[in-house]
Amino acid sequence: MENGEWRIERNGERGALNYKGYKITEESSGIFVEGVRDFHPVHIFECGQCFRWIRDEEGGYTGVVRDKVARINFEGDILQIQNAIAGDFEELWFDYLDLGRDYGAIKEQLIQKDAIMEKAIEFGHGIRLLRQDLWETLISFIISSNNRIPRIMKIIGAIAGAYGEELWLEGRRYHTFPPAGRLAASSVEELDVCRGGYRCKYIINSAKMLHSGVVDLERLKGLGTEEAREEIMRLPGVGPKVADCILLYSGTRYDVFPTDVWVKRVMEELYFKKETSIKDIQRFVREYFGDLAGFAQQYLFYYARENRIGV
DNA sequence: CCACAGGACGGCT
DNA sequence: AGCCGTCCTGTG
Repeated sequence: MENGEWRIERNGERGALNYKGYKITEESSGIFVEGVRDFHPVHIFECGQCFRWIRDEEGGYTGVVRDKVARINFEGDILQIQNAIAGDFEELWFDYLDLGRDYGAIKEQLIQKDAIMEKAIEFGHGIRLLRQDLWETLISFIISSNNRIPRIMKIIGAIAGAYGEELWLEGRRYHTFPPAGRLAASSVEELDVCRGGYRCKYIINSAKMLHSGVVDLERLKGLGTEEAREEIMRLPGVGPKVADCILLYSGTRYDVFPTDVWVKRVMEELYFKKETSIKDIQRFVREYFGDLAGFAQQYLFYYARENRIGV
């Protein structure tokens, strides 16, 4: 089925549509997407790649993507996206949730590598790499440096609250993430209310460099991995680790292996059995996992963190 | 009061 | 190229 080719089958109140192999049913509360495999909200939203999805008591996740706020549930092979219409699925959610990729095939390849990967994949079988907005991912991971997840979420939420547009869902207020121009027009002093500390000046200066065109994020997609890394590392607050996170979690490059202190310890414990430099780890994974390095990193990291390996 | 956290930066050798 | 002190804030 080609992009945008919808087959509408109306049955009474419901409208069932097909989009790229998924069956979509639209209701007043939102949409249901049938035929979704390799998907587990906990694995996806709590594997460290995103900071704007909040879990509720019923196990649903509510978050803001671009100019939409939605709530996601999953059961069996049915994905429920509340506060979304069928058009949003084609425009936004299909791409954001990376539903065009066969994670079954990726897992099959990685499982063949070794018993470590097999175990990690069994544990995080429902992980998917979200294709997040490049600009928001950039700022998110500048904030992530020397920081823990709860605080990262708090700072990003504060930035959205101070600079973003209001969105409402079930009587609750949410905010979009502001565009680069909005932060470029601000100041370090103003941004300071978000409690980002010394990262605030990195954020403002990066926003200014992007807004003035000194660095062009659009250009990244046409570059090779090494060139793309070097390009975003020109931005203040972006070092090697943050650069790899930005490229991977925005869906720009998948042959990167973000190596923080956790991943380093995990690789040392599971693969090397001795202290190993980040450089040597990168050399190894590039050769060993190749184009699937980014996916392998995500399965390994989630497995290790949840099982407290490398502590 | 102090150590430390899912890094980057700048100054040093 | 590698090593190390410092950086803002929150938590223990």
